[in-house]
Amino acid sequence: MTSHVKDRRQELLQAAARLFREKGFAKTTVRDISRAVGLQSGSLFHHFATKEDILYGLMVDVIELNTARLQRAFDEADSAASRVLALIRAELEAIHGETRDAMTVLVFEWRQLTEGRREDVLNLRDRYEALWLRALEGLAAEGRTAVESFTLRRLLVGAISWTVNWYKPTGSMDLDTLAEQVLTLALKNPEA
Amino acid sequence: MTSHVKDRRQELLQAAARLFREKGFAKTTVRDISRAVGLQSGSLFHHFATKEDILYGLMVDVIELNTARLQRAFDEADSAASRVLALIRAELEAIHGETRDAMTVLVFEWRQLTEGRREDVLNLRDRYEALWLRALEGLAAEGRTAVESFTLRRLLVGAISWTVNWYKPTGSMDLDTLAEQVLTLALKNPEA
Amino acid sequence: MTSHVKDRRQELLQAAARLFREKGFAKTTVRDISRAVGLQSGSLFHHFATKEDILYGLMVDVIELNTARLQRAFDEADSAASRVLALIRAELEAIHGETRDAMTVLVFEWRQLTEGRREDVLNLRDRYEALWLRALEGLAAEGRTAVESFTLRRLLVGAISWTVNWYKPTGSMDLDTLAEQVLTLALKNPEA
Amino acid sequence: MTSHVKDRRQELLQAAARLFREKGFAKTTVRDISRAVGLQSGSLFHHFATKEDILYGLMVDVIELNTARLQRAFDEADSAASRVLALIRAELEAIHGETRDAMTVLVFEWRQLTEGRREDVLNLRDRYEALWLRALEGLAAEGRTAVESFTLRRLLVGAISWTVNWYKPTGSMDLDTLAEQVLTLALKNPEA
DNA sequence: GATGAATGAGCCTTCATTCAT
DNA sequence: GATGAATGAAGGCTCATTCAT
Repeated sequence: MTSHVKDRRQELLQAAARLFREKGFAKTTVRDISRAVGLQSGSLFHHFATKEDILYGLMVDVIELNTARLQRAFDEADSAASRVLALIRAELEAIHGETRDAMTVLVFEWRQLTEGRREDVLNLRDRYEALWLRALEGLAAEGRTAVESFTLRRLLVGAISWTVNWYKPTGSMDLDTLAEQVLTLALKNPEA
Repeated sequence: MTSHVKDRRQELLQAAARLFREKGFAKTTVRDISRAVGLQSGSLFHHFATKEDILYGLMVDVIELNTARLQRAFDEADSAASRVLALIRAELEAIHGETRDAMTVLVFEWRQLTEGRREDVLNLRDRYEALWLRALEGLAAEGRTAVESFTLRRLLVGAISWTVNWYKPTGSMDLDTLAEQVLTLALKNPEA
Repeated sequence: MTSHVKDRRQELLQAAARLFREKGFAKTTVRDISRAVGLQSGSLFHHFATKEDILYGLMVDVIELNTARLQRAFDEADSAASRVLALIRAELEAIHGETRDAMTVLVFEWRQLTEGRREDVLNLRDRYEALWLRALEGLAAEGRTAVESFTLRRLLVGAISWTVNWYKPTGSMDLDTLAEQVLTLALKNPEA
Repeated sequence: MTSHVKDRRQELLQAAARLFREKGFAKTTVRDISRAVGLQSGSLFHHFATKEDILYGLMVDVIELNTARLQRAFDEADSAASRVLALIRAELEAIHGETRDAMTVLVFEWRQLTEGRREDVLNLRDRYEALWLRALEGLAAEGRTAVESFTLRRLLVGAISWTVNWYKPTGSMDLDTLAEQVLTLALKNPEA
């Protein structure tokens, strides 16, 4: 694949992500996406066979990108608590940083995928979630969590994902502070 | 308004809520909804002027119903902690009990509303959220929360709403236990 | 089904048959058909779910109509030769009379049907062909055919169907004369 | 024109003939044809300016090829009856032998040509049909046909062309036998 | 209130054809 | 001659909404 082809693909995926986040998958037309990158409607066909393929493509890309990011955060930490904090921070960054559009879409438009695709995405998230579970169990082993790890992760992913609905990185609270607040929720006795 | 008219309206709203949750607002057709209550497609428009009105109608109803429920939970509690627990429990019940369909729709299809309607819904939630804030501040006054109340509420609403994606009331954890786990997140020192 | 609904269906089927014959199934658009009966493009949907359904519908109708006609011709004849002549005549009438459009379409656009539909049509033709075979075997029993009945029928159906490509009922040869010529082909010794 | 250029042209024509027969002209895409000979879609247009040109090209080729074949059959025969038999045999071979794909397409997709092209094809067939007419009139001169030659030819071409729909050369009847059966139809008194 | 045929705008997708490389 | 991305006009179909009955 030559690089300008990859570029066009990335360009489309990014434009689509933004539109899907702003208007929703259903209300975004193929023409909207084409126009956003300066193509005619039919030309999308060379890059993605269907509109759903675009949705799927951006979900896969963002999961893979952020799994790698999470893995890095996991590897670089030197204590159980700092590891969990790093994961929280990484996830918040995914949601509010460069991959924000795609992450939002992943959360809100996941149901638009057809059955099979839905499972594929779920499977891709497994490695991602496995990292989280290991990190939380490290904290649990130190007796610092008050909730069982699996449940804790589910509650945390909710709290973190939901920030998309209210948190503005440009506001008074920076991302590091927010990450610490979330960590506080996870810890049994935060001040200890 | 005679009562059988109200019934028909309720019937439509419930059928729509179920369909919107299962298939999403965009993929649910007016015909789907009509068929679900034994009407022909055109007849639905004697009850709701537009498809969006149905979405809006069920959101308003479910917010009002649950605000009343929340108010009751608030009033009946006799301590700050038991009050927060009661609110958590009430919100979880809204999400997993009889109003489950409408609540899920409220969370996931909120963006489908047009601008003005979106604000209306937001305003309706104000009273609801005010109750929450008072309850959390009661707990904060006792020095038992580790996170500032507004942020805490936002994180909790995320954690609670997200349960729609993973929690099954028929599974091994009952709703009371789940509510306690959520409370644990909110408390600074759960064992105290 | 009220009668004006049936009428609209018939109207559509006839308009479609004419267009399919003139332009071919593939080159006829749903909009062409709608316009021909004074409808907007989307309104076809109330009568036929897909364009193929129209094709299938008219084929089924024309087969059933002509099977009944063939049966009548079969029943009314009083000798083996006159029976075969009557069938030839009936088939020519189907091709050049009122059902001409649909018959032509049946012959030339049969391949446009999807697999399953193709079989359905074939099955419908069975009863029709069974009549033919019985009639030809009546003639064979009298020793008046020179070719085995099954093969004879296949050759005759070709000769008859092909008339669509050259015979004009308004020309110098009338349908009865043409029918006799075809019978001549089938007979071993025409003058006997 | 160098010979490998001619080869590429032939290759395309044959691939197209097969596809047109199998799927129909309308449902065969330019990409299908290109792919079948290992070209990319755009490259096909170095060989044929339009998709219709391909259809026209293969029709012209097959007519010319078979006219030559018919001429040979005509020339080699030594009696009126054997001449007609030879023509039948030659036409059946065209339909069931190597030129089968193109012949089938000639019969079934003739209407897909634009007006002018349709006439051109008709004109090409004139020489072909003239041979047939002379042969049949030879037989008529001997008093052995029961139907006037022009009509007879039209009926025979139908019977023969239609074999494409039912006759399998690999079945129990070989091509010679089939040819004889067809001749039987044409003769007034076959046993004579 | 109910019906359901009709509307008509719009959607996703297809595909013959062009053209810069 | 070959490539393949791009074009752009259609095409089949969907569906919220209207309205005469």
